[in-house]
Amino acid sequence: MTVTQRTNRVPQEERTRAMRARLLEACVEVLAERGWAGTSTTVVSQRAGVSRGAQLHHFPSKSDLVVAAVEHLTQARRAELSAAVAALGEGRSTGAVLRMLADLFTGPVFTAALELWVAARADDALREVVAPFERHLGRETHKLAVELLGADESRPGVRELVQATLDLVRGLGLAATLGDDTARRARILDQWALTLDAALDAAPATPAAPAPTPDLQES
Amino acid sequence: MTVTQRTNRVPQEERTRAMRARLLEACVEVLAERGWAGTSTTVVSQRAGVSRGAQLHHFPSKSDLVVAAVEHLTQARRAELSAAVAALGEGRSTGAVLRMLADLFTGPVFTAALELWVAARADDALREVVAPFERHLGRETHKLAVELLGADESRPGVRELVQATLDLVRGLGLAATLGDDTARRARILDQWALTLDAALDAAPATPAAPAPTPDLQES
DNA sequence: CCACAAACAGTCAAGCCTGTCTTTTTCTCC
DNA sequence: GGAGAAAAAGACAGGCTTGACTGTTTGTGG
Repeated sequence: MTVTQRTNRVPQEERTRAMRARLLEACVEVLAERGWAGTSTTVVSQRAGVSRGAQLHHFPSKSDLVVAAVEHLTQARRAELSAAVAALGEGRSTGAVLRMLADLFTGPVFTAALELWVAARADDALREVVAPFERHLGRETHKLAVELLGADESRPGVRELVQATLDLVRGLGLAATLGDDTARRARILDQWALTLDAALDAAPATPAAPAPTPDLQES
Repeated sequence: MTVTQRTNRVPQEERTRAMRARLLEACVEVLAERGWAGTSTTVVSQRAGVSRGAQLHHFPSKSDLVVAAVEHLTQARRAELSAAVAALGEGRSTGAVLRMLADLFTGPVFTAALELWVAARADDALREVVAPFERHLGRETHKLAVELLGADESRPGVRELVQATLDLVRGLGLAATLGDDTARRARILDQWALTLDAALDAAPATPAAPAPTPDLQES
């Protein structure tokens, strides 16, 4: 640890980390602003204020950059989620939790993730990278939602209702990308909160007759 | 009607229509298979079996092609919806309706629409075209869902529940693009069918206390 | 049958994107 | 301080995409 030099007080390992972070940050921003098709390496390097040469030094190919950006973005989403939970405090009404989730799924960070998500569908290599991260984060989010909503997953159907809630906010987030949905979304969430509350702590959602129609291919 | 010529039995107006249709069809297919970023005019013309010259004759710019494809795709979605409703027949259990909707929002036609949807977010011109069509189709789908579910929209909250259902299947459709969700989706839908039934025809979803938390910015 | 226009075919240039390469600067260790 | 490596900068080539442009075929009306 006895560092001899006094001219450079910043070890360049630190600077390297910072430059990589700037590039990843810029990549996410560009993704959110211009979409996947508009995210060229040139634009990202310009946005990051990094020369193209330096960029290609740290990320030899675009794939390397994107893969790292996926990881970075996942971390960002995790952090955002934690922050939002902390901001919730203790007044965790169902409505407040739902609004929090919906806010998360309407912000620029989700938007960037959405772009990657959709792009990954047609790109095998990208999908291999995105899918695992999304699975992990999805599980974490689910766990957190269960906790925040005070749901008892041992009851039949409760787990599915929480999943449905998360898929709903995903759908709402998607709908919000075209045009401003805020008012409509708020109404839907309010109603969903009522229904969810009733379904969660009232009856165990009619344990009898799990599948009324027998025409189902999947097991 | 007294057509004098006997050599050409197909008026080229018909052929023009057919060629345009082939191009639009190909555009939608490519959109679903390769995504927005992979949809180049060259690929579309090849896919349609149409020379690039002919393509540029019918659609002078890529924008012209895409705009027409949006319209075409909307029509296709409408047709698919009608067909699915017809296939449902009279046995319209809530579960069956939900499965039908989810199938629609998991198929290639929806996928193509999803690509356009997401691409439109970062492209002002495209958004201006996509948004109105989506609004119209959205309203039609909502109306149809209300009818199929036998929902009484005069009751408070019912409208929002139907909207939530559609947003939910949108979210499920999005989730299905990465990896195969079929089993999970089926479970979620089954549970939601139960909950929705209970919420729709049981109580009017607690008409008192519409918003338990007063900390709401939006009106 | 001819003239004219629409439909069709394909080439070409300009621009962008990616990734390789060379050169220059900066850091680090001896 | 100097040698060597890592980092940074930027030029360059190859490929792809778009749309303009020219030439060719086909259909239609006189």
